[in-house]
Amino acid sequence: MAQFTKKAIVEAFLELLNEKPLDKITVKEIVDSCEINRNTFYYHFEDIRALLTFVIDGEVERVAAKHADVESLEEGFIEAAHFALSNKRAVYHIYNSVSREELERYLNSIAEEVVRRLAEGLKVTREVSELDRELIIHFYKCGLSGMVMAWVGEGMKADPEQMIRSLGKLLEGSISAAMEKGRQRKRAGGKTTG
Amino acid sequence: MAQFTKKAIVEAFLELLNEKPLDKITVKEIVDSCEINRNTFYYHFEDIRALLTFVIDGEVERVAAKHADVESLEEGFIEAAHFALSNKRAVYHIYNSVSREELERYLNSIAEEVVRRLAEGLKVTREVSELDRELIIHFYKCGLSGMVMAWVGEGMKADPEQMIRSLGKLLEGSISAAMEKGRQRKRAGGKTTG
DNA sequence: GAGCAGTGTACAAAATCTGTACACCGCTTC
DNA sequence: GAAGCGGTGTACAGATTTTGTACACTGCTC
Repeated sequence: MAQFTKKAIVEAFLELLNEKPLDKITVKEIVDSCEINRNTFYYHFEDIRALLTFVIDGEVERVAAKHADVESLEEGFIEAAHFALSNKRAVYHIYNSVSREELERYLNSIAEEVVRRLAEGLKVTREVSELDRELIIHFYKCGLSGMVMAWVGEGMKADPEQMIRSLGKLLEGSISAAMEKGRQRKRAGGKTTG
Repeated sequence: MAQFTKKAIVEAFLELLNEKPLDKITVKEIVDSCEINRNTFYYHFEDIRALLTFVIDGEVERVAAKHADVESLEEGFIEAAHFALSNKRAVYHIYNSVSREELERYLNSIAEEVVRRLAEGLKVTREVSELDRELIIHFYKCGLSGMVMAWVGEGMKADPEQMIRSLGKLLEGSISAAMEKGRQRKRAGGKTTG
């Protein structure tokens, strides 16, 4: 497909997002900074909000893909921390100009994908019921995105490396516990798939 | 104009040039690595050699532009050294698979542009005759590219920073001398422009 | 000599990008 | 409060770019 222009728009947008909040960014600026016609922008995106959605979905995919073949939760979340750090200003500017719902949607998608793939990677799927797995994923997803929301809200002061390292360890323990619980239920004759 | 595809081809090419010599790189590889149709490559370039030429000319422009507003020869050449370092493998792979003429053309273009712009920047143009200026530029151009040829040929062992720092000092001295010579000739009644 | 992987070319169709034009909105300024 | 300004969003025709398909050719290998 080779949509280089679309990529260029996204890059220019992220670039601008590093400089200023979302609501100060105009289509004209984006279009000027990658030297394309304004209509070309509208050919690819309905408006700036559509672009934001696209970027968010893209980032979700990018981050999640990084974790697809990861060895441990800890390692996975440290990777995620690196991502957050590298996009610090952009995340901050989105946070400050977009509704909380929008940011939560962003963080939830990332968290969901990451947790889901990690869960698969750790083969938890075979050890707990489908229902339990969904609940666990949901719990971690909300926990993770909530934590990040708080972290951004407090000006990203805490060291994300350390923060997420701790969380990673915690999650690893929890998942082990869930697995153990799953095994116990299996021994007791419970159904393992929904 | 927004020729993002062309840029992508160039980038993929430089990427591959960091991995392997020019004559091991196929159009197919380039095309695959940026996920475009093979015909799209031929739409932009006649063949790989045309791509190389384009890349060389582009690099020349890029490097030269960096030196357009430079304060001293020394500073300019240290910039050039950084460039050489950052493209070390690519230059090496070109060196090892392309004719000496091709590499010399590359180095000569860069050297010529750099020296010419530096000469202008230093306002030498007003102090020596047009003929002298061309000769001086030619001399430095050959000296610089010859030096780099030798350096690459010897496996890029010497530290280019140091090497070029010395050369820069030497050149600065020479140009000062040429300027002085120009002034003397002017005083003696010689023509200053050809 | 057949099979394979790559090159280079041709052409039509599809996708993308641009120029131009218009209606609309919010803001400033006279 | 009307005019001017800068930005948005839409429409459409035409230009440019990209793709798919096909074919002839080369060099290599088995």
